[in-house]
Amino acid sequence: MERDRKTTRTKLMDAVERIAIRDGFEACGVNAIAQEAGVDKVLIYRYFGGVDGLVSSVIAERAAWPNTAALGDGASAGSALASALIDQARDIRARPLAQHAVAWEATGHADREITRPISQGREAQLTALATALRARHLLPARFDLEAMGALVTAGLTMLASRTDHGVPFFGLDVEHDADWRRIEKAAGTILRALLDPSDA
Amino acid sequence: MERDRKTTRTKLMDAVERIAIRDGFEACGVNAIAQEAGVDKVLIYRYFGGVDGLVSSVIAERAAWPNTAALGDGASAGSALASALIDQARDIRARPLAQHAVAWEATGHADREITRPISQGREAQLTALATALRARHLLPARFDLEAMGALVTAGLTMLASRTDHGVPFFGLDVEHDADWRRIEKAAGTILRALLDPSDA
DNA sequence: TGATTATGTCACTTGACAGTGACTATTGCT
DNA sequence: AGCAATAGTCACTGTCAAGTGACATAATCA
Repeated sequence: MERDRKTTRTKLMDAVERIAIRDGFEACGVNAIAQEAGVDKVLIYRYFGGVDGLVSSVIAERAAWPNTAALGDGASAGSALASALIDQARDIRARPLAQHAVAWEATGHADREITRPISQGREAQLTALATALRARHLLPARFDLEAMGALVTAGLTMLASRTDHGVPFFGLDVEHDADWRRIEKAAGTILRALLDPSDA
Repeated sequence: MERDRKTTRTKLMDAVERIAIRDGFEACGVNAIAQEAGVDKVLIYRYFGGVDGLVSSVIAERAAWPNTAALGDGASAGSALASALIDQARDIRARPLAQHAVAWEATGHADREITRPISQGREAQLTALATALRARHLLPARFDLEAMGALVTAGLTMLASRTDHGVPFFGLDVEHDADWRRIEKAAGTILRALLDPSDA
């Protein structure tokens, strides 16, 4: 048995990840984590100051909001924004840990401090997107980018975080790629229809 | 102190409601509920068979998915669907308990049996809406009603359940009526733009 | 080699928790 | 009044939880 702080830290973070994916972040207690990691719980206190610190690290390092570059340039405003938002959602959908983190943040029962990488990352990413979009494209008058972006992003992320959920939403089971593609397509249609000059 | 089964049942359900609103449904344990209700915990077992039964009753009777009649007739397909979906979301937004229930269902960590009134109500309502819409209106070809409806509904409900959440979403704080109205408007714009013949 | 520090183990306290059995008091009916 | 069913109280068990102090073992460096 190797004695290495780094290895132990990783074991603990891996354990949190597994538990969070399996049972949710609410289920991450000291004892459960220690057992899952095969490590003494006192090390959680020593290396992370407690469960909060550990979970915090896991979220910050492994479940932060996707940072998918920026706007795809060249295309129209609608398709640029669409592809950016879809990329984010696709990234969340692909990472179970991120799904759980997003859902957890959404409940509002998580410690704000701990889920900050989620909410703050989301805000940073979206406002950056908005700025870039406004810099490169002339948006239609009376188009409420924030409201529209919030609605589409909320829809996409809520649905993305329902992967492996087992309960359908309007008959769609986002677990299936085919159904998810329909959602992506709907988002694209919406943004292009409202953002791109229809009389082009 | 009055001895009445009905009164006690109500006290218990009220207690669950208060705890769920304050700390979430995950925080509803026998002891917490009994203390909050000012009632002995054994009565939870007697009258509801346990916490699950109690919480189940609360969700079924007080937090089910909104059953807001049906399509407003007369108007166009887009505005009919929009007003129906917005009514649902508005109803959720107005009832803190429903917000928490919806968010809880979305995490996927709740017992499926218990949150069934949410998911099943949602499915029933949405499919009824779809049927009614298709019966009364001719939808545009290649318009994916399910995907579009799922996306908009998911967005609306996720945002609606963020009331009293304290963390903004794309800069919008849905707690403020003004911001919420922008969301509603965005949903309406989307559905009308894609569902109503633009060349009318 | 010996001393120091880092790493990991163990045992324990304290409290919260779910659940149950035995009891008392009240109500309602005859 | 007397009896049975209902409503509510109390005390208790065993389990799991967080957190801590004392100890043992390995690595590092003088």
